[in-house]
Amino acid sequence: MAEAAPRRHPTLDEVAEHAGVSRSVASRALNNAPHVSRAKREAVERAVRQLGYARNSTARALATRQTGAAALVISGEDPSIFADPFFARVIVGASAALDSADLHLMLCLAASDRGRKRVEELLRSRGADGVMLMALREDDPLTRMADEAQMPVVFGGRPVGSAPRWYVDVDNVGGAREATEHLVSLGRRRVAVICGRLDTEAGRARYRGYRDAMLGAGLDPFPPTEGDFTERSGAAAMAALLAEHPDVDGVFAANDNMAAGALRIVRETGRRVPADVAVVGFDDLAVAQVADPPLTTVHQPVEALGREMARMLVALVNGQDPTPLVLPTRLTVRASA
Amino acid sequence: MAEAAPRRHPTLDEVAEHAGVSRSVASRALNNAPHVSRAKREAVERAVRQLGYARNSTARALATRQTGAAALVISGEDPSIFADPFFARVIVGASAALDSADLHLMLCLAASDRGRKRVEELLRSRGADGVMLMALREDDPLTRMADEAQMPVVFGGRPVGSAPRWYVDVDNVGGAREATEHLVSLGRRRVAVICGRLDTEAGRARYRGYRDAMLGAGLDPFPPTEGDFTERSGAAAMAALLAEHPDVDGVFAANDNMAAGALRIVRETGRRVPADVAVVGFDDLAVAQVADPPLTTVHQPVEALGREMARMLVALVNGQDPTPLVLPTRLTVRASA
DNA sequence: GCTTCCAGTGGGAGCGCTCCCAAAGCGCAC
DNA sequence: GTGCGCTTTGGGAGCGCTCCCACTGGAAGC
Repeated sequence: MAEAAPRRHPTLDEVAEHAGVSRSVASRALNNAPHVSRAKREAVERAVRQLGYARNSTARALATRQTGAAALVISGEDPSIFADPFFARVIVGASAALDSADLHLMLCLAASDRGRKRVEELLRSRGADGVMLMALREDDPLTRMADEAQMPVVFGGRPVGSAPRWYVDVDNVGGAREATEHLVSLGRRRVAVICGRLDTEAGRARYRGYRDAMLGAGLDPFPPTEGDFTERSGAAAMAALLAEHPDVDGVFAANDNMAAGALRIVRETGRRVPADVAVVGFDDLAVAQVADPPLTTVHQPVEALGREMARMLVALVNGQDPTPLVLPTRLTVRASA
Repeated sequence: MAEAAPRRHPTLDEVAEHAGVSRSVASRALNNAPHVSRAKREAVERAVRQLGYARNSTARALATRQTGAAALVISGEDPSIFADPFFARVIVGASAALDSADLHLMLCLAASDRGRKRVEELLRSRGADGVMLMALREDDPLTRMADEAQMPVVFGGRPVGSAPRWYVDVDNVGGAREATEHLVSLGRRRVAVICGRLDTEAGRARYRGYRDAMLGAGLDPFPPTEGDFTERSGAAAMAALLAEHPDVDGVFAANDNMAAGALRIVRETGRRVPADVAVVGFDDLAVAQVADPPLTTVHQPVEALGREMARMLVALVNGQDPTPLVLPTRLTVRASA
């Protein structure tokens, strides 16, 4: 009865011997496969308990050619990109979906040459059953690696200038358009834009959405003022904007972090939000609610993004052929606009 | 010359044959091991290139009994705990350290029974070479799993009521004491506290630090008002506090999220920060700088925490016996106190 | 009575790598 | 010429699992 902690891990052979059955039967019993009599099944279960057996996942992986793991690769020039709580939410969603498919999550921050090299090694050496790829920039070396990867690849957000076979994205254009239209509907006429990085598809798509809405309303779109999705860059962009166009009365920022930075600058220059300048963000992360005033923003289903990526990957691993997905966004109106 | 994409992955045997050497020599050449002549080494390299060979990491893992991966397990009752940007920073640090040891990172969000079961399975089936464990609560089932794990375990923060053999922690008591002393030095006398969860060691230690400082200054410590480290819970705690003690003139919150919530309530009840109520947080994450007013807070070296955990784990995997580590904290004074 | 079928069983051949060890090759001192 | 010690080489035995396949025996069908 006592589950003695074994010095060395018992193998399936030892379990089989202890239970008085063959290795095949023991294996089948362990995997809940058919063709095992009730008696032997119970004998195996008993032996497992008594020996404290736990199957060696590596050996199993070698025999089945399945690692039981999926990788989430987040690209970027430096690791701080990952500090964006956006990714944490994606991971929560992905993790849940992988859990129910019994896959482990490997997280790869491909933010240095070394990191990218290790991702490549992982892909080539089949250290995972599939990959989810995020935050690719223009000419990202990971794009090539993905092409050559001998395993399923799902993109989170589309890479710049190419439509991969499998991806999950959010409706960036539609969200940005709706945000801008909201500002216009509030009577704002000099609506500026703080873009995200224009070497990412999300950055470009959100600018397109803004531009479409402005043109649609018969207004002049501002040229892009580019930030890098950080609070600091949003503040800098807002400062530059106000210096050149002191009469701006509305701003669409391509994410909440930058919107928060913009808010700070608007306040610091003595203007009121939303009375003097109305601000809309994008993401609807925690910062939007904490901001002062709380941020009107485009809600995107971040956890669902992660979940759907993982689901799509699981489908691929199981030999299915899922179709790409674009998740809807939704304007959430708070005090800032 | 052409690196034809192989339908089936070539094996080391095929590489060896193609290079006209034995499998052993090919293996040695690939691993940069000695006892390989220059000529054969080059022949192997050529064959690798021509066949587009990539070693199968699973087979290697089976033979070497090393998976090449380390797991980071984050415990919690529900997955949203992971949304705290704190963990993202830990991961950035850990990931960098693991990268230089050529270990992959497996991320496990053990927030459900299913998740915990899978962690247990991972530990027992040797799906990783070692584990880092974080955010354990009192009587956390993961504590037992860690005891029984047949692999190195490093704790991030100490678990409640026990000192594991290997851990990395931050000086929670010292930081909280310094924060409280700062409030006292500003002339505040009715300094309340918004605790973190008291079933975590960090929550308890920070309350102890607060208490020590109050008693040391000859002041009456408040009893704990408990939050759960979220903005919302900080707001609720602050509201409760002000209802019962309208004359509070200082608050130490056990993390920045809760401090931000407190700030919001203080503002909403028409009080000024810091004039009427001074507020100090703990963590020094991004939210501290974005808060209005910017938060005086206890800075803790979050990325270093992750990095040192990973380093300690690498040392353990390599058969060394590192010593536990407590990282220093430092008060960062901004506008809120 | 015979064949037919199928659940149940165990042997054996992998999966693709590492690493031990015996053997071969070779220079050099005696 | 012999012996010693070194590097280099390749064969083979694992690592611990899955899965194919051949075999058994009892129930069902004729």
